[in-house]
Amino acid sequence: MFQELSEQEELRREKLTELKKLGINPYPAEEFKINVTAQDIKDNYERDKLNYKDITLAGRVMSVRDMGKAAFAVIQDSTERIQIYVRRDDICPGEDKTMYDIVWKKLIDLGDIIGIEGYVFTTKTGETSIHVTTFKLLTKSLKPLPVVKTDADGKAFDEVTDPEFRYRQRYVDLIINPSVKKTFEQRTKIISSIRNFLNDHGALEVDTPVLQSIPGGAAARPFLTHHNALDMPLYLRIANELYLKRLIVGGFDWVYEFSRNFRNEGMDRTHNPEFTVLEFYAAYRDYFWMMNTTEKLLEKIAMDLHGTTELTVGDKSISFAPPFKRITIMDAIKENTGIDVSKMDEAGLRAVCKQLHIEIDESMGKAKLIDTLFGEKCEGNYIQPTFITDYPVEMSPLTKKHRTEEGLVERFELMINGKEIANAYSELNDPIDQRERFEEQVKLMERGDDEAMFIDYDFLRALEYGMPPTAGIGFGIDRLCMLLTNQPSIQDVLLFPQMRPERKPEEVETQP
RNA sequence: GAUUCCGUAGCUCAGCUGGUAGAGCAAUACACUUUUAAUGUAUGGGCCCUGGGUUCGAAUCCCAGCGGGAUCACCA
Repeated sequence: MFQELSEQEELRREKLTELKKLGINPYPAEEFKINVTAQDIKDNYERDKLNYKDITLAGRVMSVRDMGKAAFAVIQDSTERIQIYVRRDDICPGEDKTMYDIVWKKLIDLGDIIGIEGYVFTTKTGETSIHVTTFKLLTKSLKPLPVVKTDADGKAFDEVTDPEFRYRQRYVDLIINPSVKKTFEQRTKIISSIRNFLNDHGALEVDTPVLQSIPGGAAARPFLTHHNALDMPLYLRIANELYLKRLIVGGFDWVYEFSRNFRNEGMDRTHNPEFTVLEFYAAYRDYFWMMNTTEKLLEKIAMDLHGTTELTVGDKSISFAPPFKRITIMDAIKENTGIDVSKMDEAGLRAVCKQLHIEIDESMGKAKLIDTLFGEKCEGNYIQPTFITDYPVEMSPLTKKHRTEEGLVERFELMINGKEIANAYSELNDPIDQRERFEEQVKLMERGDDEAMFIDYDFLRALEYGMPPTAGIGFGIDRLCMLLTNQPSIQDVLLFPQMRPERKPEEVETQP
């Protein structure tokens, strides 16, 4: 393989050779036992100085300040950055100064990973540091790391902000931008918090198929693939809803899954082709119970993550303290436009949309018009967590009809910061009604609605055996993470967001 | 998919109405045994995203690609 090397890359390869000549393996195999982390030292040293006499620690060299016969460097382990102090006469007590003069000063570069032994002390400028007695190269780095310097106030210089660089080489982004790492640690914390909540309440985590022959449970364009042995098309799932409901039929009372879903649609600040949704379904519950449960869950996540329910997102303050506002979609439209559309037919709704300068087209039915009206004029106004309830039946083909309101269903969407975070309903468990709803979807499809759903006959068969009354919900985990970690783009809460390849596929080397 | 902005050294960026490339950091060499955006002196480093075109001459102007961001459309 031909690789064009920069001057600095050539040089590091030469250093590799020099190290080997000195009998130093730049990629040693043996375990390097650490007994402390940088975070631990920073948190506890001042209070408990005695415990930091014989420490071993490993990390990446992030900066070096060479002072001749001594040097300060900063190394970064998985937890933090800490300053180390390397003095020639301590590293090399005898006559042979090779380890300091050659190995440390000439052959160790920024980005190399080293293991150190030493003791903790405080410098005369007051910085907690490690006085190194011996060090060992653990991994030689062959590519120069972008250098970001930070001053005493935490102000960063030459910070790497280029999104393309950061997303394509996330490993570098994680090394040089500590806040990025923190965001992903928070993401994991959010997911554990949810998992703990559900497990503590007796829910069962399950796995259902990602490869499906009928992409059901949502209205979206799927990815298509092919199974060779079966010689049949398969779709990557757009949702797992219908499988989780089959499990409720099977006798589980509360199941959940963090479902990686795939939709073959546009990408932008809030959409990635693969994304994560938490869905859960609880038997013998309804959507009111689900609203109460959602409030408790979000309160817990906020507390676990930030220790408070009062969050700042962008320039807004958002409170996750229950109860959240609850309002029907019709009242929400009335609240935001002053127009009562609850009794209107399709023609009336069309007139209202025109009056409010909302773009509509002929394929839109009554429900779609209401949805559009809400999306255009209301959605963005609900900054504080708000349950929007009782949607028109036509746009909710898997939802139980409202217990009292004709033409509506028992559904809610949770809006936070003007965006939909969760979608939930009392699940439709009447198999005859469900069959009719699917058939309605087919008619919509024929009318030109390309988002209409496929019919899943096996799912209908399951419902015919009897599914208890059930409440279900889907949370957009990526968007929830954006909200709770205050990130404006979905790419900043996905470790490896989808990107076009850097090179054309035919230029990428393939395995023989 | 549409519109728009961007692509120059390892990184962050200058580079004028066209005259063949610059800074800071990083690197290399030397000095310096408690510095902290360490400092001082010297040195090297470029397919200026790619391909066409205009021109005596293109990083610069024009066209077409490729990649990215933002806005819009679709969607969660």
